[in-house]
Amino acid sequence: MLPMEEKLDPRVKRTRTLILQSFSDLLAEKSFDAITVQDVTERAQINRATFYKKHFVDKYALLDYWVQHLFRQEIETRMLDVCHYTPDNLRILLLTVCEFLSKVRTDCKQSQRQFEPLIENQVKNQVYELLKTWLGKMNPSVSTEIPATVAAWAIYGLASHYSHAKKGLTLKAFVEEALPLVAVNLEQFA
Amino acid sequence: MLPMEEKLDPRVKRTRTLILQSFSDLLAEKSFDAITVQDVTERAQINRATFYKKHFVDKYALLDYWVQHLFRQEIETRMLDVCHYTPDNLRILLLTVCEFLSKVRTDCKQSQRQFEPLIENQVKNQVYELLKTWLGKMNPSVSTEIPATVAAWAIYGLASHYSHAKKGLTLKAFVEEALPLVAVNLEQFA
DNA sequence: CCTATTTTGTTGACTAAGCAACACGGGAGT
DNA sequence: ACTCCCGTGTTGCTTAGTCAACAAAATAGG
Repeated sequence: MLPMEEKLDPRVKRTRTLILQSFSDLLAEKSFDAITVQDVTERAQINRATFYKKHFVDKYALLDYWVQHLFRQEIETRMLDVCHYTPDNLRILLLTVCEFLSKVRTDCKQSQRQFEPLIENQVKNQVYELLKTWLGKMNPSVSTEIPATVAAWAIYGLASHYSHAKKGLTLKAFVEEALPLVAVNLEQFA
Repeated sequence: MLPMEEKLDPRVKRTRTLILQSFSDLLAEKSFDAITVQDVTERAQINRATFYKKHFVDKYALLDYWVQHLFRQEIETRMLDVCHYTPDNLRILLLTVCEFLSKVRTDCKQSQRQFEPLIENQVKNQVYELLKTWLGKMNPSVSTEIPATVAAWAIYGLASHYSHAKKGLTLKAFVEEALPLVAVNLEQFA
């Protein structure tokens, strides 16, 4: 899974960066539904044909990529060794998902039909993939799909719950309270 | 002459911008002599072959382009109508050359053999070309090369003098004092 | 001085990005 | 119903940028 895609053609890296930046800026101004591919490519100073031919099939693919990029960035700057399970990494993971949801909700113009569920899918997938690599290294003999699914849904659910009902409970306290319930699902494989 | 080159291929605009930015940064750290083309292209994330094939024959061409770009930018942001002579535009021109030299001297690591004369040539050329377009529109019937040469050298000389001996005289006062001497060379063509 | 290591330009084959043009479909009017 | 407009994907051709490799010049240093 991680780390971030490297040794990519420099041209590809450049235009992707431009597109991501343009898209981020637009999300701060308009709702996702109101953003067109033309908007994105115009602001990024990229030809629209290039957007389709070499990068994304449509604007939903761009949203996926955007979430993926942002989320991985957050994860990678916070974890020392992203690829192995530690109790601390699990804590960071839950914390990151909580803050990621909050950040998206504050940075982006809301009131959009499809936006939230698309985000949810992508984030949950990222968490799922990360947990699978962790579990695979803890105990290579057993199947990782089931416990990774359980934990991924639990983590996203917790983050969603926190970001909606964030009254009277600090994020830190919330994480400490919820963490053991998730950890027990994973540590039986250690 | 002016305005700045437009409707250029977007890719060309991008890589030139990257190269210029990289070069500016490096000039703040090293002397021009110590900067290699590799330095520039590496920092700009551009392939070295691209630098040569599509843009500059060597690093001296880059320096020329850099001066040209910076100088025109300064001029164009200060003058309302760059393409016509007015007494005020002439004042701005002299002022800009003075401040340009000061800026270059403070922003760039000095102690370089070739650097200063290369700058001088390029700036003087920019001034000369601008004056020629002014004169050509004031009186299309007479030759513009001689008076433009006189005024261009005078202006650069004044700026150089000021930036060396900037004791006890504000730039504004200096310009007001020197301006009429240059203006008389031009206004006889109005 | 001579050698070893950069840096310089240049080459040709390959790939990404630009551009103009197209057919298509979904509104918004009138 | 009917256009008219606008955003969507897609296409073929052109051009800019990448990459690895090269010979030649410049620099360093022992």
